Amino acid sequence: MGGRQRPTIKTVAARAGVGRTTVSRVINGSTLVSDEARAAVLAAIAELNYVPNSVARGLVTSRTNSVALVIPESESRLGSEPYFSAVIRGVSTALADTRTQLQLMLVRDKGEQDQLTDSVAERRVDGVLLVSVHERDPLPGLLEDMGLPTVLAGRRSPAEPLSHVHADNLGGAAAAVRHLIARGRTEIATITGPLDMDVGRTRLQGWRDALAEAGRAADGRLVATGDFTEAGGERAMRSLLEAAPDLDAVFVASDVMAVGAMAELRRRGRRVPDDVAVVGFDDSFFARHTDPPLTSVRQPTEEIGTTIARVLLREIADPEAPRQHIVLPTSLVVRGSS
Amino acid sequence: MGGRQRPTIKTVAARAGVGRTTVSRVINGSTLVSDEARAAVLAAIAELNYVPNSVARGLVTSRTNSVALVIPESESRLGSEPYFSAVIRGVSTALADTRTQLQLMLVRDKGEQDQLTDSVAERRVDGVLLVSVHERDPLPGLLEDMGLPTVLAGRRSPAEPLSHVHADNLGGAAAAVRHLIARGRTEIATITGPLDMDVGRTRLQGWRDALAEAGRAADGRLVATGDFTEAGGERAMRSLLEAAPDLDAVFVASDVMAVGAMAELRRRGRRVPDDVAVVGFDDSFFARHTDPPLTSVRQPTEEIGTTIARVLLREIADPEAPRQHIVLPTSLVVRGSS
DNA sequence: GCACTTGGTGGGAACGTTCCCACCTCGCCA
DNA sequence: TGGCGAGGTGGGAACGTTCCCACCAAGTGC
Repeated sequence: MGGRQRPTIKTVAARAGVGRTTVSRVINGSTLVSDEARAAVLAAIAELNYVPNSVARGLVTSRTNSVALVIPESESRLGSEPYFSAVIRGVSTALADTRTQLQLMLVRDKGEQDQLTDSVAERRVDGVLLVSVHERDPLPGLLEDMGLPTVLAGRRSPAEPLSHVHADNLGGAAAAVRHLIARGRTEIATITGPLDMDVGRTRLQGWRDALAEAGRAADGRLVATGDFTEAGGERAMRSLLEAAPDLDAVFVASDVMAVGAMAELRRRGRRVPDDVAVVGFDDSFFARHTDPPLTSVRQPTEEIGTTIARVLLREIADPEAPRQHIVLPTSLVVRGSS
Repeated sequence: MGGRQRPTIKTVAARAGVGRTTVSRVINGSTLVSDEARAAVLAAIAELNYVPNSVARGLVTSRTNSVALVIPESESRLGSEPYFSAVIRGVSTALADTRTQLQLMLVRDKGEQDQLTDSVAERRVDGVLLVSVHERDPLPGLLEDMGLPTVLAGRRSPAEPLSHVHADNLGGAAAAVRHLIARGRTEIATITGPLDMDVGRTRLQGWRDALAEAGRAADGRLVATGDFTEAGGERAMRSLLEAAPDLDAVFVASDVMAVGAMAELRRRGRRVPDDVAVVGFDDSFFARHTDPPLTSVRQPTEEIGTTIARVLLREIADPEAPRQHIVLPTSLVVRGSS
């Protein structure tokens, strides 16, 4: 029992004693339906437990009511990197109200990327959200060419033509460095993110700006490049200590790298914050629990998620709408490490 | 330029000088096609840059090649709880090979749950993965009634009829407690997960079993219930310290709660591990970075993800296949906290 | 030389919607 | 009384596939 055949719009029409079109109108909220007809249809729908088949609808409307969220897993950080989880949560929140489905695509390598563009070409999504884009990422361009609404969390460069949303990386980084200066630190190093990413370059620029502001030179010995991983943070810290043994502070472009850096400092016998002050970026939930608790630049990660989703929905609804560029504020959360 | 009209199977057929059906056969890898016809079709596909419309295909095959992964966000833990991220990663890995799309659904409240069952009824997914199920969760039963292939990470009870995959919670918990006993601890408390979840009850039972094994009584004063959150861990630790001030060890059913518990212990002036040894569960990536580093029961979270996905794919392919029940091994990772 | 298989092929129908258009029935105005 | 707009309605066509079936040609066995 139970199963039977799923009712279709025809079944409902027959039951309600009206035509297919009228049922469709009721479902889609058209006003051109008499009250009696509407009531009859609604009753039939309830009795039959009818749910419209969205695949059939999608075929004729060529809308799927779903969007893709693409996360590069090559940077294998979902899991150790709370940033992505928070973005996912934000996106999901913004989508929940609109009955739009979320397709999650973790892209590992080249092959999967092809699969991704295929899957987009197959018309399985109405739009795409891209997280963590690199400067020479081919994907945003491809999507743009396909005419598919696309919104980025982050940007390829300051000249990004696509709609995008990101935190105030420049201001956040500068605030971190100003804080270190105010604490009396004199040799302030930095561990950057990947320099083929705008976020990496911009946070580095923030470090430079704050130093310049204070009339200090940005010494090349004080810069090491990381890759947003813990191991990368350790490596970068090691090379900084070699190049500039007298450093007394580090601004690290992510909390995960900061954790690696602190581990390396401990290994080398440097105390945090006594010998070396450390400031991270992200204000991940674990920043409160490191030893010592990590000072960090807070960025509204979840809000980045809700915002890209909303911008995308808007762009899907009106493809002619002008591209948007939204910057969200950061704030410094001071803890024991600085 | 560029855009034009998307080619359909008809366009391809015309270009290749064959019928629609032959094109379809080539696409779907049927052997009943002559080599010439196949070559012509393949050439036409390449020239026209044709990609089949999966929505149209889905309408006739009533398959969508996508599965839903449902995560209760009411327990708002994606983000602070790496478990979910790892499961997502595993699921995505297993799905990547099969061109199956992943629909992520974070379910907050009752309303969204209705939306979920609707969206399933709308035939938007071929199967469902459920994570973190509670004893009286209505969802698994609903899905079962709808005849939709469903696989759980975890289970509602030991008698779970649906296919499910989980870690050896009983053995893992017992190993943790045995370890504490071996360390000479005598008053071993536990902070449990929610007791309306099998995972909560089973880890508690593991604690009991190990104590019984050692000829010790499982004193009710030594049990406090948590909710898998950090704040819950703090609360539980506080009530344990009140009820049993002489405790010298705690087995905590999750790392996140263990972090809370350790914070509370520090606040009360108890040293870890000198005064109180702490063991967590999950071996989250941050366990290495707590102060002191946290001893924890490792569970193969990502593998749980790949496994539920594989079981689900199997069940979609063959709905008559017997339900599976898979238990994955755990192991104890000893660090400074015990 | 005839029936009978077997590999290969293509057209019609179906999947369950929405959209376009034609139509019907009012009430209103000249 | 006749024309006309407007509210309400329903049937046909279309969306782009796959599946069923009919068909055709070239063998194969008697």
